[in-house]
Amino acid sequence: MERTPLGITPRAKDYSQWYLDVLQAAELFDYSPVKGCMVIRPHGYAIWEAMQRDLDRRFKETGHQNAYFPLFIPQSFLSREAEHVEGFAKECALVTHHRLRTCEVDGKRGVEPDPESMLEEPLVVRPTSETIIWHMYRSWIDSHRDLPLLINQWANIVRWEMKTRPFLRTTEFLWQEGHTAHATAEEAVEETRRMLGVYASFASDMLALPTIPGVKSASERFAGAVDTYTIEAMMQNGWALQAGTSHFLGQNFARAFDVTFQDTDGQRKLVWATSWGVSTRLVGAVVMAHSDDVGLVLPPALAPIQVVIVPIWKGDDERSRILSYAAGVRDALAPRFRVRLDDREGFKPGAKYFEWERKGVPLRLEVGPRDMEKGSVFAARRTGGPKAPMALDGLEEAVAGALDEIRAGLYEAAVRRMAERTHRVATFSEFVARLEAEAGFFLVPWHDDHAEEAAVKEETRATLRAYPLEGQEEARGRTCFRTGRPATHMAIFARAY
RNA sequence: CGGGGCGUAGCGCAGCCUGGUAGCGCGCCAGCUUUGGGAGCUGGUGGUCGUGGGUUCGAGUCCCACCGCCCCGACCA
Repeated sequence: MERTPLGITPRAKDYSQWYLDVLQAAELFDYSPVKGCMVIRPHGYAIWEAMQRDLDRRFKETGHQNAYFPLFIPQSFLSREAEHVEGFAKECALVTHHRLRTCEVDGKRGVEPDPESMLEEPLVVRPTSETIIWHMYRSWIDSHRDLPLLINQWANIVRWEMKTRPFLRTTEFLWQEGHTAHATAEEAVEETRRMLGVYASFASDMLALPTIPGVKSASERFAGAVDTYTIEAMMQNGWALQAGTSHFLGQNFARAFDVTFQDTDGQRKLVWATSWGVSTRLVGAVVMAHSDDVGLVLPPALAPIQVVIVPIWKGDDERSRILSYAAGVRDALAPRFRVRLDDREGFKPGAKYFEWERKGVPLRLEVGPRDMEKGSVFAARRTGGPKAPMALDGLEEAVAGALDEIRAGLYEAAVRRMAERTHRVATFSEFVARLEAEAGFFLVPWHDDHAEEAAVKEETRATLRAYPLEGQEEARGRTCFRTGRPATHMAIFARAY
């Protein structure tokens, strides 16, 4: 495999390998001894923490509280909601014993489950928490005064996937799941859409990632939901990636777990539900959306290190003067930015540049004798463009401005890419002809039909990503790009992660 | 689970055909010299050659079995 000297396969050569190389080169993750699982390394976890901080603030601002529900769910809970079982049964991990005992394995000391410790009822490792949460909601909700109930939890979950990819799809992953209960359907739908909006603005502000909000077709819908909303993002290779989902659950879980409230009219009624989540998949999304052949590129808001200062000196005397000057620069920026002074010895400046570029630091300030004389620093952006001096006087504002521009540049590039690679086609043959060479979103008039949707997937490996919330009126009077029947929706089809 | 590939130092690999002292590059450690785009020299550290069995005076190399990983097809945020 051809690689750059950094050990990163170029995107054009092999996009999947490029992605894996960038993750490793930036030290975001490492392989785990358990197939399908991953270790999130400090530099990767810091990105997730930045996402958590910002999302958590947005959840609190919209009235939600955090709580924590158990990792283990009684097996019987999963069977309570018919669609839900159907959707998750095939990918659940089970705990069946609570004790090991020592034994002989090939003459060596080993361990095995103690048959005496078999659980009466196996425990499911949560693939999502609707069932255990709605079990609890039954006892917490009695009156309309208990509603709405707006709870979020940060947790890990396990879904036994066949094909995994670091961050984008792993057996265990980290996420947040919001679970809300409401007195009316209208209010629940409003909540579902509000949280989709929170995700969309989060993606735009923090990830510099434009997304298309939409509704999933029946076959892509969350198991147990009435409606599943999504924000779909586009990666650099034109593939779609679901960046967040929000579900209107109707009364399905309230019915399954018998959760009712007494309304103002004295009647007992089933409550209405939503759930919504984003996961560590977003770390992968950001990497795939913005990085390049040199390595990681991060929007400044997510960067564990936003500004790195690289000192340059000749000789011991100059070294100490430069280092103290550079420390001053660091101290001036530290209150407002995540800044690092790279004062390691034994590395030439160029080696440091490459390292921090690989790790996605948005802004590098080079500090050498010439800069010190002029009372400035020499600034280089990870996203390219000419290097330029920044005066110490007003440095904080200059850095803030540069970081804002970097975010804006990333966002604009992603918007442009999505616009250029969203194709409007009217016929299936045109779709097939262009899918391979012009991978992207294909916006088409579509007659909603489960079997036809499955057939398209089978024939083209492209899936129906969403019915975009915007622009549905375009479908009126048009015919389905595949069957020629009257179109019911405008749909986006794409290859997807 | 079907098809293909691969297991030798932290990483990338050679050695296997044709059995005979386990090697190379990078990294890592120490010292000296270096520092405006990947530093140089010197010295050093690091291995149950995936596991188990067999053949042999002798196995990384040959034979058998097993295990694991990666890629491609059956699930999904």
